[in-house]
Amino acid sequence: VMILRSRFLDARRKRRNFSKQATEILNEYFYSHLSNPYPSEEAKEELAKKCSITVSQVSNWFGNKRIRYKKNIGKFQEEANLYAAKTAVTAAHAVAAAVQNNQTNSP
Amino acid sequence: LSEDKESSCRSESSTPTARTFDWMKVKRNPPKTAKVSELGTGAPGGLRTNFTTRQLTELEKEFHFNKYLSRARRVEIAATLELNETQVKIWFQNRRMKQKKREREGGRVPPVPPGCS
DNA sequence: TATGCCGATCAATCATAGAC
DNA sequence: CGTCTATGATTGATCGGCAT
Repeated sequence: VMILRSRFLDARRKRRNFSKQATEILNEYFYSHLSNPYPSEEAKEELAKKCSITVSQVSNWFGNKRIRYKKNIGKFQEEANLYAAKTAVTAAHAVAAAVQNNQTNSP
Repeated sequence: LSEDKESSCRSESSTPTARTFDWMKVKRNPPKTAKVSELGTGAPGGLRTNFTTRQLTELEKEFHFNKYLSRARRVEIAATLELNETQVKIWFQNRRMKQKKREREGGRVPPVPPGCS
């Protein structure tokens, strides 16, 4: 028995889930870049700031997300569609705002 | 600033998402550690070796002395801890990255958790 | 051409938070 | 409260690129 697996009781591994908002931001980026979910260092820093977490945590999140996503794509289908729709709505709003702004400024 | 280039996918039935991109197909070659020479007992190479506390303690001690290893020292340590030179080399490699990571985001908000307010 | 290192990532696993 | 799942972190090892 290797009950001696005592990992020194990693005091730091007192994990705390990220806020729902942070997860929202991360998932939005992930699914809107599903063809290549590898944020650059700059993108990671930006995400870290928006999510109020560290760059390493952003890296961990994407690392885990990528591995778990490809491990069982079907399990994330619903989530993928959810964020795809959200992104579409956001884009639509942006276009609508742009159009309105254009009409307002070009009489 | 142009990315997204469908690298390879076929099935496109219901939604615009759910396509299989190359990054999802990436497969790493299994670890080549533990030569297939000492078989006999069936040494299944391709397993993530679990370092013992003794090995980790020794490696850590050596790291504090030298961040980088000389060939000679590496051979010595590998023999003492019963590890490959490659494993020792990689351990130091990873250890240096870990060190750098800690220095980079070390001073974070430590004084706050207690009690609070 | 071979070897070491870096930076990023993978992949398996640990330990806990949360769902039921 | 105990069991099962979701998830953040850790880490031995791989991959591509660069240097010697």
